[in-house]
Amino acid sequence: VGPHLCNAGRVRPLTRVAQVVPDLATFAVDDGFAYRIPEGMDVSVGSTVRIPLGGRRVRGWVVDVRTDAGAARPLKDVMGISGDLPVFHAPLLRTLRWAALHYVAPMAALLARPAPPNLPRLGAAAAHEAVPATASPLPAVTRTAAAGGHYRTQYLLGSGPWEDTVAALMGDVLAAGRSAVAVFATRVEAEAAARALDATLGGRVVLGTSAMAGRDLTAAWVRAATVPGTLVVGTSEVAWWPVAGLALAMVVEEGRRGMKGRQTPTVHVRELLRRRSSIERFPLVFAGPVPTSELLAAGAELHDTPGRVWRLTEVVDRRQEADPATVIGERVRAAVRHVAKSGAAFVLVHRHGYAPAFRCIRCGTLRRCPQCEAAADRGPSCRRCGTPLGSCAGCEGGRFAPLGAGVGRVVEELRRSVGEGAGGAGTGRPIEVGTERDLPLLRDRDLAVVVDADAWLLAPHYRAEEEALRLFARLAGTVGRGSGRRAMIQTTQPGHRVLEAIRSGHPVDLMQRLAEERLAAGFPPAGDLLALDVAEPTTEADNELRHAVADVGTVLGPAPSDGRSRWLVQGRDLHQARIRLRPVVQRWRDAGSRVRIDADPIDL
DNA sequence: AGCACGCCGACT
DNA sequence: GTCGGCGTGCTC
Repeated sequence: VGPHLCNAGRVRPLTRVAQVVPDLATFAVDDGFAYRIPEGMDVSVGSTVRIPLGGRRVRGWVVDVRTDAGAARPLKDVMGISGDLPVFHAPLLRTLRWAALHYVAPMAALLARPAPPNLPRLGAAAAHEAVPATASPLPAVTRTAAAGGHYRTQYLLGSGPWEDTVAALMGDVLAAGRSAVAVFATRVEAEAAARALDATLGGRVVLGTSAMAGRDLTAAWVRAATVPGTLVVGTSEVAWWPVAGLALAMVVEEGRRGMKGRQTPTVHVRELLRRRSSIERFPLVFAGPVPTSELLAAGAELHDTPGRVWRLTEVVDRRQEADPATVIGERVRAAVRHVAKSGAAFVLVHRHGYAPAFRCIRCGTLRRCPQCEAAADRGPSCRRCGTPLGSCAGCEGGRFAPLGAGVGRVVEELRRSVGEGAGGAGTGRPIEVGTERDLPLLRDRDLAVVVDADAWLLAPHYRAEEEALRLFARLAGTVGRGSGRRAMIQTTQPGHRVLEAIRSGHPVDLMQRLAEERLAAGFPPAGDLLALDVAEPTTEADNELRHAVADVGTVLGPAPSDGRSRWLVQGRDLHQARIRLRPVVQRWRDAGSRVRIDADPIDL
């Protein structure tokens, strides 16, 4: 028997009503619809339900439960609950609402994110073993988290491996019966960390990565959602999970590509967890060698190390070396020869497709856009603003070559010095040549080499210097402790401020300068940026876009990018633009255009 | 998303 | 007079 209200002798039934957002990728159902909850059905915020909608049955998410006296019109009934557990809770819902607005995505696209791949089913409860006592690198943070409090966002500077830091930071939190999350940029790093942590924190570690089978991932999710005192280790998806008793979150290397979704909604783990941390009131700790300017702008408290953040790095001026036709200069070749006898080296080369810079084959001038100064590829127009590029600004030449050499060429050249001692990444040779893809898990090298730093220093986007600093620091971080071990970076610009920072072993001074320059230029994080990538746009699209954001943002474009049109919306604060874009984007999609919206794009 | 509805042409 | 093609718009 449900709740009743006595009113002047008559009994008027109160209806329990659920507000449900259908699982439809459209802005039109963002507010959800009201359904009657039948007697005895246990519905709460976050419940996955079946609802009748427009003559069929669809999945939906409960975003509110209330009691109504006599509805204006008779409501349809919730048909049933799917799964044994709600997939989000009220505070997490607040973060999801923020994300729907910020990333200009339908609510349903966000509501689906915290849920496991299969419907959650309750199984046998897991028992926890005792946690060994640990000394936290941030004792105040650990103490506060263990007590369920909130703390200012922290950044731990260092080069990893991070397993011991995670264990030391989280141990007392788990011992206090609360849970924690640690997010890594790639699957292999998360797996390695989970393995290492499981040894010290016996049985409390739960792994969650996109590479796992649906049933395993669902089982991990259920444990995280039901058993407090669990440490959840994984890739970006675990940042969405409704972890039971969540009291502390950590993100390792938030500047890496894997931290941001590629498809709409292009959510960044850093921003997602910053929101969750402030709404759900738990401390948030970042770690890595180089914080992003976004994180600095957000006011994270930095913890520098007394020594160098990464190992000793030597910058080699390629212009001083004898033979300009070779890719590896004499100094690096000598170091490689030495290591090949009894050590292990990694040689980092640039890879095509990763926004390389191009220079004129005849005179060597770097190709830049005459309009916006962005470095350009060999195509006919600017990737950033669409301006036609034409021939070389220095000599009118028309042929351009990418900076940097591929893996094959570098291996070939190294073999002339060390024979079979050199090979591609994963071949197990003493000298391995690879790209950024091969860096995860690489550690304890005797030598690490950047073949051509210029390829990154001159990359065609506004974050080039920051990204170069982060990459070189990561590479130097793969060098193990011990005398004689070092990183070497070849360049034609040895005085470049990024390389000076790399030499110094500390990132903070340069990062602060870069953040100030962004502020002056109005680029993120100082300004707000949205990229719209539209396949088969309607002829009216440009007009509609400009009209919609006329007084709240500046529109650049459209620039063609492989068959699609790309607009940039720029402004100090695009909150209004985001709201106004929703119906516009819906119209485009209804008309058959495929629209990808990238909020806070990082590759421009 | 997917279903109803409505407008229009084709066929009984 | 009825059936079914697909373009629009709405879904508690």
